[in-house]
Amino acid sequence: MVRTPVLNVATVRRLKAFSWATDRQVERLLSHMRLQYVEKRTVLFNEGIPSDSLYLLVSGVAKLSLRSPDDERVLVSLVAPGELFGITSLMPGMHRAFRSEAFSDCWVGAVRPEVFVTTLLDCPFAEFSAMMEGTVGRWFALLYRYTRFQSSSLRQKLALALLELARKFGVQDARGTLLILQLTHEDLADLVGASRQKVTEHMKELERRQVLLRDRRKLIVHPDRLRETAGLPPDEK
Amino acid sequence: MVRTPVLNVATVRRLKAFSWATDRQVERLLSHMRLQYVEKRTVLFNEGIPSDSLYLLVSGVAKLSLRSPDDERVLVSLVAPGELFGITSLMPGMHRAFRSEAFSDCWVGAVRPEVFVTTLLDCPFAEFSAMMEGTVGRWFALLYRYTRFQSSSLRQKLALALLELARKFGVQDARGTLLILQLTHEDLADLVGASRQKVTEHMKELERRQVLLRDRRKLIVHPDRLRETAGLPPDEK
DNA sequence: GCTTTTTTGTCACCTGGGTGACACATAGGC
DNA sequence: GCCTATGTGTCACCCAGGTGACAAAAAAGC
Repeated sequence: MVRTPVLNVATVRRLKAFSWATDRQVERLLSHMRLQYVEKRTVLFNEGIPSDSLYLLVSGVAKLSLRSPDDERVLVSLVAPGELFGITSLMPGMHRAFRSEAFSDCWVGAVRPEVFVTTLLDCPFAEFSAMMEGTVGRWFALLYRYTRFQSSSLRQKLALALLELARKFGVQDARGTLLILQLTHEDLADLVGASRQKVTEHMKELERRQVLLRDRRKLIVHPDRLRETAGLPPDEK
Repeated sequence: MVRTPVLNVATVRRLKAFSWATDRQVERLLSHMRLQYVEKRTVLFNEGIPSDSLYLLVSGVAKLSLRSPDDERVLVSLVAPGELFGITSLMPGMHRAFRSEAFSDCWVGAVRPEVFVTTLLDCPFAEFSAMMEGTVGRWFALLYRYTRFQSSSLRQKLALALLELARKFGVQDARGTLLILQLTHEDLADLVGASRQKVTEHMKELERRQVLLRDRRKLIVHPDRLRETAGLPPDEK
């Protein structure tokens, strides 16, 4: 049988969590926290589901991972006791980006993000959350791209990068999405971490396959086909 | 001659920046914003310097990049008009993680992060900033690792990953830093995006070079030597 | 303790992508 | 419009790291 750990202010301080908060705030927060035991290899949440809880790892080790299109697993991070995870819940309407499972047997505390924010910061959750999206949202998008890069071929990385550029710099055009940017192959190479030559080869190939086309030095891409080349599920977002 | 753009509430709305803020808040923020013109290729800030401004890209394209140890350049992201960048300034005492330069001629608005937070969120900057560090700080650390991965050999990636693990799970030991974790080579492989076999080979090599050693299935690492293998400057952090 | 399963170590072989080199095309500068 | 610098296309060659296969060692079950 497993003994339930005591979760009080002293424990939280020892874990070095919420070091900036007052004892009173921590107490208040703890009163809203549901403590749960998670057995090794159990999945706490999966990628893609709505995220409505924020977690504090009390003991054990948790794991954040993702499955790439070709079913390779990417281990994004191992979470140590005292760390918060499931942070997507702090951004509005966000879904889980990674899967979380217990790497060893764990004790985990869960709170609703609204409670977390209003208790520790005393400002409306909606505002805080919009602020997060507008600021660190980009970090998050980058992290997402880089974790996907991990198990991708150069062609897939290129497609992924071009999709991101299309979202940021694309305008609708009769022939597809026009990127209002003067990009050299060398820029693209630096973006995906490859050599200029190979980028040239793959770009030619993508042109041949009609995934994109070039008008002088402007790119016109076809997002659907890019998604396909990148090995992403069709549409949405 | 370059015409200074008009930066008022309407412009901000068109840029789709701060969409969650009220007109009054935006106005107040703008009154504290210094608008500046940045010519193509000019560096706005460099990696490693203290970060005390938050930027709004008004027009043009900005670039976030980093130079890896072997002097390869990594293009982390291209910033579109309406985006905020220089976000490290929202975390306490943080230094710039990336270099920012103008990818094309740009107009950029700069604010002090304290003004930004207090104006748009009406909560003390110190609290907000501590909160950010405690929550999205991990995302940031991950992004940092992944951007470094971009131009690294497998050996360097392993060293980088082990350093991160040492920081999180390491306890001081007579022989070095003991990782209180049962990691298989396969876990490490998933973490750095490599094959199990090659990880085994490199781990053996690192043992031979006395960068780490093993006691049963526990790792004992030598952070200084890991930093060296990873191609990082000695010590600190 | 003995058996089964998981992990580690080490091959030989293959391949995606890096490198250097060079010709050709394009686009600014003036 | 000409000249120079910068970008593109395509080689041939090399190497880090992936793959599959299998034996040995260590852990976990019972």
